[in-house]
Amino acid sequence: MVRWREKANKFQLSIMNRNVTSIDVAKRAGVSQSTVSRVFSSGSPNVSSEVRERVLQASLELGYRPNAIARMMSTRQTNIVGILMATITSPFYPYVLEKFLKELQAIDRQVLLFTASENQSVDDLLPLALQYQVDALIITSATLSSEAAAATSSGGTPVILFNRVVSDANVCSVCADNLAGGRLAADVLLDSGHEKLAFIAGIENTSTSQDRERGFALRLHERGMANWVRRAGRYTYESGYAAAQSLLDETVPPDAIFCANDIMAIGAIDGLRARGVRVPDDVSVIGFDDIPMAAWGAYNLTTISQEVDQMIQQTISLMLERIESPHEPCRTERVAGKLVIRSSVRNLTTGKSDDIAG
Amino acid sequence: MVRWREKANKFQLSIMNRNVTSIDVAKRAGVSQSTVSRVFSSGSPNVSSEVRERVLQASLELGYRPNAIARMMSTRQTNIVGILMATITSPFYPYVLEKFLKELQAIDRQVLLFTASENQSVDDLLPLALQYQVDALIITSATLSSEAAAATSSGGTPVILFNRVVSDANVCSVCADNLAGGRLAADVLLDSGHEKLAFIAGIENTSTSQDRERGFALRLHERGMANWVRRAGRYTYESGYAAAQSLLDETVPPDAIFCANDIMAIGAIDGLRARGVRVPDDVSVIGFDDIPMAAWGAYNLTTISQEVDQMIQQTISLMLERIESPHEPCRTERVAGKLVIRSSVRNLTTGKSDDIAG
DNA sequence: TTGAAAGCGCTACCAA
DNA sequence: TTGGTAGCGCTTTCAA
Repeated sequence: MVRWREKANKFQLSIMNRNVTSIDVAKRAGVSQSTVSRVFSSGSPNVSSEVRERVLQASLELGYRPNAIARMMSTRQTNIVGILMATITSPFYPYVLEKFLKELQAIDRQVLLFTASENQSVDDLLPLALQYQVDALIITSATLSSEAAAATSSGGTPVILFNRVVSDANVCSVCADNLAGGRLAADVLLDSGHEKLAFIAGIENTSTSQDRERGFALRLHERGMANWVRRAGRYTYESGYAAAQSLLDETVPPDAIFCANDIMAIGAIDGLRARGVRVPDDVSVIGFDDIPMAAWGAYNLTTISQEVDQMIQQTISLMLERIESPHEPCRTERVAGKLVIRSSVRNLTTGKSDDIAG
Repeated sequence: MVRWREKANKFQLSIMNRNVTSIDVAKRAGVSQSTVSRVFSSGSPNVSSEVRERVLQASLELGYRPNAIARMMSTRQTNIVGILMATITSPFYPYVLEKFLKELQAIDRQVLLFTASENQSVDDLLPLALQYQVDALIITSATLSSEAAAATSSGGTPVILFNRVVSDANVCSVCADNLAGGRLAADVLLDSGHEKLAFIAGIENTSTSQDRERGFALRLHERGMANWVRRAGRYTYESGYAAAQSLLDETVPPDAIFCANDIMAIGAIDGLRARGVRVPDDVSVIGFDDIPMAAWGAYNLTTISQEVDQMIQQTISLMLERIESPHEPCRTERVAGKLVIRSSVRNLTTGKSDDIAG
């Protein structure tokens, strides 16, 4: 008796004990295991309130929580979404990740997160992620070969690319309208009277950088501006810094630089200033993304936003759609960005330019 | 025959099909299901190479991969680590997360990531994470009540706090030596001849900010400096910006500010500059963390680093230890930071100061 | 409204 | 070296 009391007390302490199963609860509550399961199943099915109470009480005493793994096993549904992200540290992505997590948690999906190391391609990570029977896979800041994408999709797990596109009918994607964004940058720079333009690219084989450049180039061509220059960057501060300085060595240095993302634009500004070049008085700089740092007082970067919240919403809808009906034809959704005017492009400033966050 | 070939080809295409089980493979290879399991089990146990070949071939043809959920079910081991992170977007944490992922993936652990929304305390997230039978839980940038921590630990799942401490013998933690860091900041500022010091705190109930302030205050006291001022921030750029400006309204404004993290220090610098105050000529600023942005040309922030890589290594060792022997007594490990000298503190600059932005 | 029993896809033990 | 078989902890029929 005393022994039993001690035991009970001990159990009270442990809010959750991973070794307690529904059978233990059933015994203690004097009901069948099926009944315990019913009490904890989502639809709250037919269980008399008297029995439910007893089961809940027993669960509390024992520190019982249903084993999610076992539940997955019998429902053949994990409610887990895999997210595959290569560079979390690139300032645009932490926000994306946080937002995805919140939205997914809100619809009772958990997130299994994978990241690709340098020596490991995303293609290799795919089979791994798939072994966990994820309901869907969201791939972000990583390039997937179209073969791998197709193979995966045909295996029955929906794959959605975020901010990347791949030319395969079996892979959905949501991304910013990078082509339009590139055109917009060209117009902004030309309209404000710049005459020698430059572009600093991101990693060359990313669709994002390619499309931004293509839109930019196309629009410049349309408006009769042929001689612009380019440099290759790697989406990093340092590469933007170096590329901007190298641009200064042109026979006729540019008077405006369009960077494939904000972080390179910020690097570019610092690179230019380190050489005594004023921004925007001597050289204008425009970025892409509108990360928080773009609003920092030292930069006040004029840029083209990515409407992240909207993009994420659409990604999740698309995902849910494809979980429902995996064999519908795929589509790519493009979300238009907006021009965010701060003060790194001259002759463009709207009113007072202390657009400082805070 | 032709039919068969077609089928085989089709199967070759599907790199992975989630509906194929080991029984299907067994049938096709003409072996028992146990044998298939053996071929895919980690220890590569006794299977003749002839049979192994046949099984592998069949698996390839069918697009088979072992179901990780089922494996967890029978081994009663998930190899999943839960990471609980409140603010991924705070610039220090993306790097932490990426590093954790890489290290954990390297030892064949997957990561289930949870984030706490504003309306959701970490304590509420705990039972959820635990349902997934994670091998361990790493809690970062979030404050856990000691009751919840204790309850969880006693439930059998090791909990390790990263960069937070809680006064409970059942919870391990790894964090920077914030006390020593605070002292160091005091010494640096005093040694370089500053006379009116200020501190901008982070979120008040975080051990991180408390310890940094305590170390700072203690050291100032030891060196006979009593009249320093403080402001409360929220670890954000905006709060640093505002706090610094408010500090300017003191009857005797400070000539040096110690900020509880880098992002507030950067905000502070911009806030000061926006008021025409020069850094470091008029006011010196020192931060804590050494995030990448601290090295950006516009700020060149002198700061105290957190040795993240080392902290993560230790967290993982500690975790592995506790997975092995969950009932060993807990400990808190503190990792000393280093002074990183750039040019936001005067009379301290080593080498050339290319602090340009104004 | 409740209970019994058959799986979910794997691992691991025991026999052969 | 292989195959048979008993679980892992749950959900979900089907009967009572």
